[in-house]
Amino acid sequence: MSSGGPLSQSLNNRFNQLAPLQYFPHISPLPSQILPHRIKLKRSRQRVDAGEPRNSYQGNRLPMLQQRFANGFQLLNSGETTSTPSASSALNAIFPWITQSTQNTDVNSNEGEAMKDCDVVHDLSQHNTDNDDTTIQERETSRKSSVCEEDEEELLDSERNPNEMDLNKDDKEKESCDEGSPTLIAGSSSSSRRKNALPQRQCFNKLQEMFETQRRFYSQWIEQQRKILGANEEEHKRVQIQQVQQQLQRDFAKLAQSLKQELISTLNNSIDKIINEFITAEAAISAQRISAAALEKEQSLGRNPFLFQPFYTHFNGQFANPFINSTMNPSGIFPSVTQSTGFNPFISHIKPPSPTATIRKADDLSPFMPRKKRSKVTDCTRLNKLSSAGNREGSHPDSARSSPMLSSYFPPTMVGHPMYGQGNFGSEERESPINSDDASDCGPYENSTGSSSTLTPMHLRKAKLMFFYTRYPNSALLKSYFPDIRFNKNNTAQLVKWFSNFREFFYNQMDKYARNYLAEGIKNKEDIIVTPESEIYKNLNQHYNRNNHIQPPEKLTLVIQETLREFFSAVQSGRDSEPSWKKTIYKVINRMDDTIPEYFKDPNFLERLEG
DNA sequence: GTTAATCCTG
DNA sequence: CAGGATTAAC
Repeated sequence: MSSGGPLSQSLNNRFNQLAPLQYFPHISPLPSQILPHRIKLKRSRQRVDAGEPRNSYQGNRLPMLQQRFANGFQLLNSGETTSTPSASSALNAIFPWITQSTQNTDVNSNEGEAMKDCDVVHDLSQHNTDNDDTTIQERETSRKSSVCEEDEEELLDSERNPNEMDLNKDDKEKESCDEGSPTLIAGSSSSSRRKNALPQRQCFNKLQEMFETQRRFYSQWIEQQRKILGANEEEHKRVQIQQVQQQLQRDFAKLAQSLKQELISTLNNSIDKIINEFITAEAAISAQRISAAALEKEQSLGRNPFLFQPFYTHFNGQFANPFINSTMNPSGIFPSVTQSTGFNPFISHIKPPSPTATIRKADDLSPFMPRKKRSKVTDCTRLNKLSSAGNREGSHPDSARSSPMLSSYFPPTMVGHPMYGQGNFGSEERESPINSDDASDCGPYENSTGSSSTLTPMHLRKAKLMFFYTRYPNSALLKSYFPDIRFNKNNTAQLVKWFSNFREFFYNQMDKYARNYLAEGIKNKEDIIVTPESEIYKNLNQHYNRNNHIQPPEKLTLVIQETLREFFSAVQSGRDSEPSWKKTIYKVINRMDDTIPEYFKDPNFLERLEG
């Protein structure tokens, strides 16, 4: 699927709620694995991933991101900013006589003449609002007198959007005042303008109310005039009206001009603001990356620029009460880091620096998204091919960065970042002779760049700890969290395999415990409550966090609990006899991935795991 | 045929 | 945990 067209379309689409629907019209909201044609009964063994798009956790990135940016634009549209054409059309809608009069002033004297009769009313109303106090009754009679003229208009209105009706009513009211004048031109032209006006009209409700009030006063006043003046005075009245109408044209032209300028300047300010924010964010990212790189370099020289607090000092061999946990300051290896990002998923995905993290969060919120093109986990080259030309970050080919509008705003710092294979995407598959797999795998010794391609037991421990946060990391995320590893096909596959094994163990435990709960007579899955004191929790902690290197994330209890409940209800309802019954569970758990704290990336984190 | 993820086995 | 087998999406 190509992301360019629909995505850019959605960016321009004010009604972006529709974007996901039109974007993936073929996707049903249900998980794909329940579709009959995907269930294969050939084998008796449990097929969990069969029929599932591989790397499905990677496939859900775009739509949410798309929504994210689309929402941003929705905010703009619903907010103070608006595009210039829309602004003028809105102005046309609300003040049809303004643009009309300004346009007609120099162009067509006949049409301008026609309009004069119509438009003068507003000027008159403006000049008489203070002394005019006509009763409502009189206004009603004014309306009744023009009912016959409205009939034709009424027919047209019935076909229009009902939201326009009140506006049309205003126009009719205005036209009704214009007894016997050639309203045909004004009526038809204003009608066409009103059709363009709908989207932006609400911005001007208040102004509209003001002018409606004025028009009402005017209609009252005109009725008075009619009563007072005889038919032979009409000529005199017309002259008077023309004079005032010229004043009106000037006034409203000014008003229109100032309103337009106001709208345009607001739009400009908003755009500047957004771009400035983006630039600021990117500058922060760049600074962060540079400092991280400096840190890494420093580290390779054997110096440690930071002082780190003891490891997981809050842990005393027992798990704390979850409620205490929730109020406790995050205790990690690098407290300063953890406080900002570690245990606060909101902060960590507010800031844009980690695209993988951000996109992952987006993914978490979008349960069943369409599958994208299969991407090779172990090979950045293929990803790079799939991504749009020039986007070398490569890990999210379908991300919003493919959008023509947004791509230019993403950081050039991403290009050639170490986490993406040190920037040599195209060459990784061929493996340069110096960095070939065979050469690198001969020994765990670092090359001149300070990175090795060998995954050590420390890396395994770290990966296990990462599993507490995310069960379904994609390869790009994994690579980003092992910056000291120079990845190739083999070690990437190994790392991915690790997580596959982690999941296997995890789900096996869940299956086992869920059946135990059922055997113990538990009836409702809601009765399954997991706390850090739970046996299953301790069991898993023993497996993945043997020496209690970190305090497990609070969310882990929820993940375990939810997985247990899913397995429980599946077994309870006998679904476990169905083929591929675990896949639905995997889908659920897939969505519960969390962001991994940034301090996992720090080289010192790995050192601390040795103890 | 290639690839990714799981299942199975040791 | 790793290797091989299996399956299904490309």
